[in-house]
Amino acid sequence: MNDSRLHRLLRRGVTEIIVESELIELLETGRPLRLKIGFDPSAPDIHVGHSVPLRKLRQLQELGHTVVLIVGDWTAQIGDPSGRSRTRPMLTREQVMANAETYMAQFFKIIDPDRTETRFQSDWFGPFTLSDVIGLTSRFTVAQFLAREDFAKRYRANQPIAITELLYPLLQAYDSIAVESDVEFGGTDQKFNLLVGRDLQGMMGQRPQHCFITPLLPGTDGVQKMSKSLGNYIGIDELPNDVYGKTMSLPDSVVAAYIENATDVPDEEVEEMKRASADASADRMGMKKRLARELVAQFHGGAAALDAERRFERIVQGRETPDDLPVFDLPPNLEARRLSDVLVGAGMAGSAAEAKRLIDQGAVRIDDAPVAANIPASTLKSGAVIRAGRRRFVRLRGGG
RNA sequence: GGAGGGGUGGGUGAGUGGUUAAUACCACCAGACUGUAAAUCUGGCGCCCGGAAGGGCUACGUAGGUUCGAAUCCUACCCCCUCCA
Repeated sequence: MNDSRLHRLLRRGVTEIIVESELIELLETGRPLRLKIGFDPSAPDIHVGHSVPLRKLRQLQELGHTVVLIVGDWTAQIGDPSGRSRTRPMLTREQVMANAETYMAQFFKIIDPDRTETRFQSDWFGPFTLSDVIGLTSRFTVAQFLAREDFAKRYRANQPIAITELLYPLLQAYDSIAVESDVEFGGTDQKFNLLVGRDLQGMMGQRPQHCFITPLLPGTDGVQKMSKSLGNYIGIDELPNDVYGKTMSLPDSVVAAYIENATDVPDEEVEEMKRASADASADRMGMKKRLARELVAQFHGGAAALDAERRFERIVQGRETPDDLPVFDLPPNLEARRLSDVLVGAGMAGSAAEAKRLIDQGAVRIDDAPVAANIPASTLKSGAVIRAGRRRFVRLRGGG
């Protein structure tokens, strides 16, 4: 492997590698490595934030290494301690399988299934006994676990830490034993867990895994990390127009980080864009459009990316009416109804009060003409286009 | 086992008898602006009736009670947290 390729592989989209020098040596031996990554089957959607480590896995697969995907059907019951969530209800076998299927359909959009081994935690935790649990827990101390920033913070703030949460890193660590992991992948919030796996392997006579730690991307709010529960994510399974649009709604300040960590835009261009993003006169919108295209292309192909861009330029920038409008059939006895009723019926407003608010705020247009009042529905004509705000459209049909 | 603190709108979190559909912030929606769904500024942000003015209903863990009137007081219950053991 040449130096620039190695550099790209181990630096871009990477926060830290423990231990980097040893991992490089290992890579140079040419031995196929077992690359571990886990997922929690209670939250089966993959977003652009997850794609950062997955893209690294893909790059390593291309060098002949094997991905070991762990389905965390036991840890899912505990809940990820790095989140706010607590112990969760036990998932049934059927739920786990259904979620795993959903997850893998997305996972294999990035990862090569032919170089992937999928393992379920229940394979080894199913037969676990209490003495196995005690044996595992006896290897660590409370103080060691309280060193984890997340736990330490909550402990200081007098916030609860469930005992099962302390078990989470242990189970994850034991997974590394079970699959004989060489390298484990995770975001910066996973550092502690990855290290416990490394330690445990050493204690149990395995070669300690290396930890491949990737950055967490901010979500579409530009502040908090991308996550499904915060609703600030761009899912890799979303429709092209949504991926494009959500990307365009990113604050300009995070665009460079996305391009660096979640796309294959060449390094030189990335450096240039980083410089430009500090410059108010630079073409920031152009940068963001580039990012949006790159993301759509990754998940839906280049043609879809161009389509999404054209649509965005027409509908959002040009404020044109899209041609693929949903159709709404006007209900009978329009004489008794008003525009607000139609907005609710067409799903453009959640309640009559909201519909009236939209009208009052000047957000509603009929055939591009602003509507000043909650006019009677009998004045609405079949074929007319109602627009509410920037993104809600409907074409009327029937009635009269 | 003992002591104390707390449960408010999507989230955080004010509010201790009427002026509170409930401060503030976040999120969200809309408008303006920018040929970005960014940033910024402005407004909105429970539901129903009404063209509007306005009116009504529901809501502060649950169930009762006191009162002309309760998120605010009382009783019981449920749930959560901290500390001591």
